[in-house]
Amino acid sequence: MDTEFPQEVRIQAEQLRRGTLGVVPEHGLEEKLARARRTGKPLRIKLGLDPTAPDIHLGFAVVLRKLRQFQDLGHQVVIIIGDYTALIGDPSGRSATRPMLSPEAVQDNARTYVDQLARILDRDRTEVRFNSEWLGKLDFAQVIQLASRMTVAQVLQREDFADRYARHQPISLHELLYPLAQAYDSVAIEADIEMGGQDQTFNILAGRDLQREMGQEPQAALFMPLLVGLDGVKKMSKSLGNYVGIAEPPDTMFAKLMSLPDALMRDYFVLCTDLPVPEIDALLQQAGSGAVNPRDVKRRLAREIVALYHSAAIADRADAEWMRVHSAGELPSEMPEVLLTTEHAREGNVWICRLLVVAGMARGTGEARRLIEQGAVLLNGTRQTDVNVEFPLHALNGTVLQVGPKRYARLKT
RNA sequence: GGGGAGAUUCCCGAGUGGCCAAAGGGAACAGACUGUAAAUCUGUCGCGGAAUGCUUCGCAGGUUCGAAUCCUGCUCUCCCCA
Repeated sequence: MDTEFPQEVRIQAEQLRRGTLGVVPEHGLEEKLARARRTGKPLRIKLGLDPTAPDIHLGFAVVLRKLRQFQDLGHQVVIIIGDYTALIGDPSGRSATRPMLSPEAVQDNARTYVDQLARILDRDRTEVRFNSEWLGKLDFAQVIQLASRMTVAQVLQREDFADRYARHQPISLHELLYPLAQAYDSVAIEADIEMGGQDQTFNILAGRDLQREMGQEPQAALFMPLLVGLDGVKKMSKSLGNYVGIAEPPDTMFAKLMSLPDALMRDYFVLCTDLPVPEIDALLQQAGSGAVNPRDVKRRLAREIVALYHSAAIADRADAEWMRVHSAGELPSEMPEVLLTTEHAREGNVWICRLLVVAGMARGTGEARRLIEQGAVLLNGTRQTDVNVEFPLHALNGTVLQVGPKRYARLKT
């Protein structure tokens, strides 16, 4: 079967398959690559973006990195900013209706997106389109025409709709149009391959159907797994707070990655680094057998990732800093400064609970009080146990406030 | 259009006149342990310079010494029938 395709194509397809969940149809990748090679026409790889949350994190980078691979093979990436579909709000992966966005917010987010995309993609091989360009031109009759090509039963097959329906949660009628709109995007840009997370399965397959209906060669679908977030349970997302942003400072990235559950190391290695798979498996094997401290394998992982978005030298520095702080128990070399003024003092003294609130370590003095009672608060390394202590304002200058295992601040007066 | 069910603190979910700032679980936070992983144990988890204090149980009124719980109207959701 494989021998139908030239060796070069088979090798490329093999590389592109790394980390993917699968391709529809099975040999779609090979077919498209072979055709591009034959005709000399680069493939058009589609990725649709929902301009709601413009922060790119490692989970999203998984898909972008895959696109970059295509670009490095000479293909064209078409990013679709779903400014029009954002009026609907993609129901994918949601258990609740999404709020609609204002046009201004969509524009803002789109701009931010494009800037960040440049960190991973090759600008020369990236085309950015807004789907209002074609969706906005459809009139009601055309929408009806399109909608007639899909049945309610098909749409309700979608896991998130089915789930919400089963749980008696509301589904607005307009949400049902979302897959149709996204499918039409594929027709509009004549996509050869559409990339997406597994939560996009239905939408992407709908694109194939619609393309076929409209006389185009159906796109192949390439599915990427959703990267599990730092909590080890849910998909990485900004709103869940379990993410690592690709633009975050190296020390933050490193520390976040070190808190990753062991079980996720392989996924992160495969999806977020360029390390060859056999090498990854060798590392994990060593960690598993006890030959190497798993912590050090995780450090390797963190270094690889930080190096991708910063540099190898910066990654090494972040590693050293992390070891210094977490292994040797020393203070971080940099910590946020908190300025205390007479405003925070009473008769020249600062109440310790007030201090925590000013430093942003507690939401209110009630919470501060609890943290102290639980022994979480250290001032210059000394555990504070008295909820009522006050310190003279000037005496606090230069002291280090630590709350819990990872929050530090240097006080200034 | 008709009939029925429901809206509780971040989430799920108990609570049907006082013992309710509201059970239980999850998440989160903190402590112990550790490789700042996982697992486990413990504690906290509306606000609060803490008080027999204040503000919460979809929204607005009302009954009552007293309401998350009863009544009226409103908003929203789900189910069944058409």
